[in-house]
Amino acid sequence: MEHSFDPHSIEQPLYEEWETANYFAPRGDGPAYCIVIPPPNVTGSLHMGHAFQHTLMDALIRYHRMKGDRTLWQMGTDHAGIATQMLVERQLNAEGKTRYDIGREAFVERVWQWKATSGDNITRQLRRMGSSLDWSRERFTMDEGFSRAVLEVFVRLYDEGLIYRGQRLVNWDPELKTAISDLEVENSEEQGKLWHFRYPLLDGATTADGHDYLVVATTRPETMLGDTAVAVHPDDERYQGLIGKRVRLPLVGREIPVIADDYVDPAFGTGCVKITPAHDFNDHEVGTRHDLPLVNVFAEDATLNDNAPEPYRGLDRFDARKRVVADMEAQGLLDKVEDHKLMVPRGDRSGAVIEPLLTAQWFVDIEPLAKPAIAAVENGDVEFVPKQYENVYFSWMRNIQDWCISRQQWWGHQIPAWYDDAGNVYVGRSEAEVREKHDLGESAALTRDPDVLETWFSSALWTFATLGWPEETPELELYHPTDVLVTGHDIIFFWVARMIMMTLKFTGEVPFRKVYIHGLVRDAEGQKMSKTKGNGLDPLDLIDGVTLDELVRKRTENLTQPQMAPRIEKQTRKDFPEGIPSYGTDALRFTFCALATTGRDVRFDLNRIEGYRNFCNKLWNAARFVLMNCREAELDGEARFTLADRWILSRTHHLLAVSERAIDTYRFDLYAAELYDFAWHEYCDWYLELTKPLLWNEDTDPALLRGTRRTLLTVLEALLRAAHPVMPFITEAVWREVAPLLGNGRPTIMLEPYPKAAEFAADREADAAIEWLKGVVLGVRNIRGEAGIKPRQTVDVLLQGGTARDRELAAATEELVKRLATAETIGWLEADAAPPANALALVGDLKVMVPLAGLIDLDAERARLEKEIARKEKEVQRLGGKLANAGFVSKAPPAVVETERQKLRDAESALATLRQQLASIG
RNA sequence: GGGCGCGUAGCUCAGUUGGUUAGAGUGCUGCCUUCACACGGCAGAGGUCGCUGGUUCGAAUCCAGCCGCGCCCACCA
Repeated sequence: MEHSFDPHSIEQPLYEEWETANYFAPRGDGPAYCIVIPPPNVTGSLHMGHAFQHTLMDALIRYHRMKGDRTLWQMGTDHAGIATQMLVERQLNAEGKTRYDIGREAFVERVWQWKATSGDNITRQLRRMGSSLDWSRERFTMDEGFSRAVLEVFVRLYDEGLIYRGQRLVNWDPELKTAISDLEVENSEEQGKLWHFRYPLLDGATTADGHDYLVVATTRPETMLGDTAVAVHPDDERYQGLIGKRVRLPLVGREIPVIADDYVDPAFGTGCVKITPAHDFNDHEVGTRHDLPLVNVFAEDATLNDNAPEPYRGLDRFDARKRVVADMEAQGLLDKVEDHKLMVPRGDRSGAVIEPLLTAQWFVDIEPLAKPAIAAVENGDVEFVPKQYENVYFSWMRNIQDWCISRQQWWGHQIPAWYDDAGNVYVGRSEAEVREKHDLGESAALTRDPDVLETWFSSALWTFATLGWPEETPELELYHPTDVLVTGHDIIFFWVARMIMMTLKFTGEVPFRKVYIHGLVRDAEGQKMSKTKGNGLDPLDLIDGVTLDELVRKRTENLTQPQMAPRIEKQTRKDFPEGIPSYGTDALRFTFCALATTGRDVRFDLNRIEGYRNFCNKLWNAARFVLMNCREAELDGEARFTLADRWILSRTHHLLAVSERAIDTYRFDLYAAELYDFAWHEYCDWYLELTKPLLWNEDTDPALLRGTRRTLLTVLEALLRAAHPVMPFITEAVWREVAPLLGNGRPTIMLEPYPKAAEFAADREADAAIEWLKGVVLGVRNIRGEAGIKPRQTVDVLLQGGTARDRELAAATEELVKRLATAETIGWLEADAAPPANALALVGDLKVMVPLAGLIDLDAERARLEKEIARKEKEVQRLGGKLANAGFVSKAPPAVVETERQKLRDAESALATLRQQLASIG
């Protein structure tokens, strides 16, 4: 083995070997265990969120595979309608063309080509993460079978009346020229203005304060061209006389009524609201209640259409706004302008300001689907981890709105609806089916609906359609419902809720029994990672390393806001002056596990991954030590085990019990911490050190040597298996060296059983003995460290006092203590003997002394003792106070009180000894 | 406006059902290039657990209020 761990030399060959050998496929006849991958965008690339998510999923998958479950990690990718279409359109634009120039068919063909050339990017990257996905079963949301499932679902829902087409006010993205769903609208607070306009009253009417006009306030002046009423609150005294009167809409000239509606808040602005039913969701409702006409003044791209007066036609909405304000002002109708903060709706993909627009769209009547989906979580068929996300789910589901599923896009599943010349709509699995079902002759002209379904409509079918639905496949029978969905809280509504609804509807089963919600990955400052901010990290750069210049290049190229580049470059050079070193996949995965605390966002800190890279190296070197001490050795034959052997076996029992519980409860952080602590601070720091005196002593009993060597190997081998789910590569590489020495010739750790705590004996006696030994060793080391005794300078140790048990343990561990404390001799003093001048440590009642003999600086020793005495005094004081409290003694459980009493006695005794010691050295 | 989460060592985070001296990693200080590992070893310093009050024999932990930060939902022009 190499001197230090080099992830590059092992990772890719091992992965290729696993994949070629088909180890990722389900096997055996154990209980089924299945996770479906949240399908990444087929043309996307791996980001930190993926890397995090896949680490957790792969850990679960590998763990269950090792436990003998028939384990399937279902692979697949998503066509990501809008995102992918935008990308390809941008490429076209770069060539000076638009999608309309080349037409629908050619455009879709081009997207398929793009998928063919770049679709393996993400899958290649997933392999680099070590993800043990079953590639042989890979699916795509637009593959033939999946598309059939989508079609089937649409047709069945339509036939049941749960999908309908309607003319509705929807969220319209004027840049992408498509409808989007409520969820795809992001509201952000922005600084705007509130314009106050005067609308002249007709028929000589006047307001209570004598004006011949009403003042309305608006944040969207341009929409006034579509106003069809002015509303006031029915109880508003100021306007009682005006309800039912009319005003003349300026610039347009239309006469519109003054109406009364509860919607108006009399305390806001003037208490008068202009009503534009075609361009505002609230106004639309008001309009419906009052039977107002709808005047739509916007075209699809949000320029003004012919319903607007001539001067405004063709203007962009923001230009129209300026023009309207200017014209109003010119006519003396601009009352005033105020600064005003408002929530601006923007499309989550385009960033364009969303326009409520009246169009014909397809909707899912969602409430009938939502009800059983709510019940499934209420009754525990689906459980969220952490639990509080269930409230998020419930609150959305209980107020759910009909779902707009049609998109005016080309890349996606085209809606299976056809129209005849009369505008009648026919829905079916194909044009032929439609013709047959509705008895339409060959000659009847049918036109297919040009729209596609939004991506989440198809991904909602993910768990069951990937397993073969609508066919009744064996996979569906075996693996569905899947066991757990691992995903981020940002897509609970988009995806999780819709999967639960659709899956219950079409399979009668929940899609998964558990939903593990992980946090979002943020940068070290807690900022969301984004291309725009230039603060993103590429998981592959953490694995392989990247130079500073390369990192700057990646962060600043193809920016949507190129003006940000200098700032991003500056920050990057500051944050990563040396670029990023290569940490390897195992270190990255270990970091994600260690940071995966429940439901909390992850701040990705380079210091953490560096620490875990070091951990990998530690493990690697521990293995080197074990191998070089066991390889040539005879292991068969009688074996005897030392206290140290029994202790590390006992600690292994503890490790396995704790880590298994941690994984089973999705506490990946505790799992990682337990592995780390055991491997480094128990196995390496103590056990390996404890074996050295035996291994390197030619006189050691061969049976003891065999016991030690077997224990070294057995524990290491179990540790490797225990750690394999989180760090697959290094454990595999090392395991292949270690396992053969134990007579295990099988090819891969991946398919070995996960180690069980029961296979290692808990041993309280050995635990106590080694704890005692640690106490003595640490006592001497503390003296040495504080006194500045050089590491290679040996000391003599004298023991005094203590119990018979102390004597036994001292005898049993003498050689070990000598080595670990760098002691030349260990001797005993009778209880009444006067010790030489010494530095003192206490282990219970046992005095551990290092004779000064010119070694130790008296001042340093005095300082050390004073520190220790101060500490004990504080303890005595605290415990004394506690026990002097009558309430504590009478009300606390007797066992607790007794423990505290014992602690006080110990502390007092130690304090006395230490004080005496201080006095003795003057 | 409603809901949720967070605030513990310089930094990133653990801390089960209230009960040893509140822990880890990283960073920091001192010593050590000893035969697994300097991506290392040994020793050490470092915290009023956001604030205030309450419950309790006992609170980082439970309750209330407040302060600060973040997120989600919501139709106020």
